[in-house]
Amino acid sequence: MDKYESLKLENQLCFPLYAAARSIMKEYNAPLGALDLTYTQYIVMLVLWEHERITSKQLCTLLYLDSGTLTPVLKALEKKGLLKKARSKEDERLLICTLTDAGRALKEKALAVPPAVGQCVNLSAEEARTLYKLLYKIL
Amino acid sequence: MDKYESLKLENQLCFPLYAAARSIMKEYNAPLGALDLTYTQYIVMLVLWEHERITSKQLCTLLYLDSGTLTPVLKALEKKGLLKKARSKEDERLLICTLTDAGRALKEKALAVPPAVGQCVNLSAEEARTLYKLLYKIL
DNA sequence: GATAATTAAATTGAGTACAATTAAATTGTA
DNA sequence: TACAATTTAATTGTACTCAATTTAATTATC
Repeated sequence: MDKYESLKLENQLCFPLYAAARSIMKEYNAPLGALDLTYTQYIVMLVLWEHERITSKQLCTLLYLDSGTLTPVLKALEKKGLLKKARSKEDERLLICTLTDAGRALKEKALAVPPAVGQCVNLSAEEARTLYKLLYKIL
Repeated sequence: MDKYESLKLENQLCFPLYAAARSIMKEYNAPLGALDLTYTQYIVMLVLWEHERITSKQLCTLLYLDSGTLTPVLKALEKKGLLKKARSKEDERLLICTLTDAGRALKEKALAVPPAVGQCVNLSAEEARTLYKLLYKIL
């Protein structure tokens, strides 16, 4: 038995997680290019399409991102006219992001994204469900 | 049935993959800090500890990274004295990375990393194995 | 009510990550 | 042998990602 067995790349769990995440994210490039969005911008829009109005803090929590990452992403989305930023009247510390009409309109185009990506992942529906559950167990 | 069901964050497979990968990578910060390595530098060292000598091209293939990512990482590891870079005599295009004595010595310290991280992932051995298989099916 | 502690964003700095391009070396082919 | 095509690294430019710090607003405590 090799003393260093635990240091072999093939025995790492984090590595395939990291590699698979990047691999699938790359599959989003083509469909998201049609919407002029990056992957990170896309998941912010997913949340906005569900909530219309949400604080930066809540976005951070939902997306497991910190303000250092989110601040420039929100800035870019505002520049594209997809959302508007405003301070809360009740608590001036809070930044509230609101979906604009242009942002809402983009939702229609986005319907093409999941089908385009789904075909690239060669897992059965059953396997995808299992993977999904295990990942949320980690989170 | 909601027309936009496929755009809900909870119905994405890539998102938990992306979030879980980053979440586990963060758990490496503390143990890797003791080795003065980043996660990316660590996985390069994992390969070097297995191979001693390897080309940049092979590293790219094994780690699913491209030269734009790897070049600065190899430069940093060389600066730390953990590896040496040299051009192949047979084919001057190839960059060969060789483990140094200091790099080899670091392997002992690295034995502490997997146990430190393993405790943070709350999956059973069985679940981890299932996850592992599904991830490699994607890759 | 003044002040300490906490909270939310923004900023800074280091390190990826990757598409696209460039430069140099090698290989294939007429 | 010339020369086109391919291959490998490095470079460039854009965009994350996060730790640590800063700033401003709010809450808790005296």
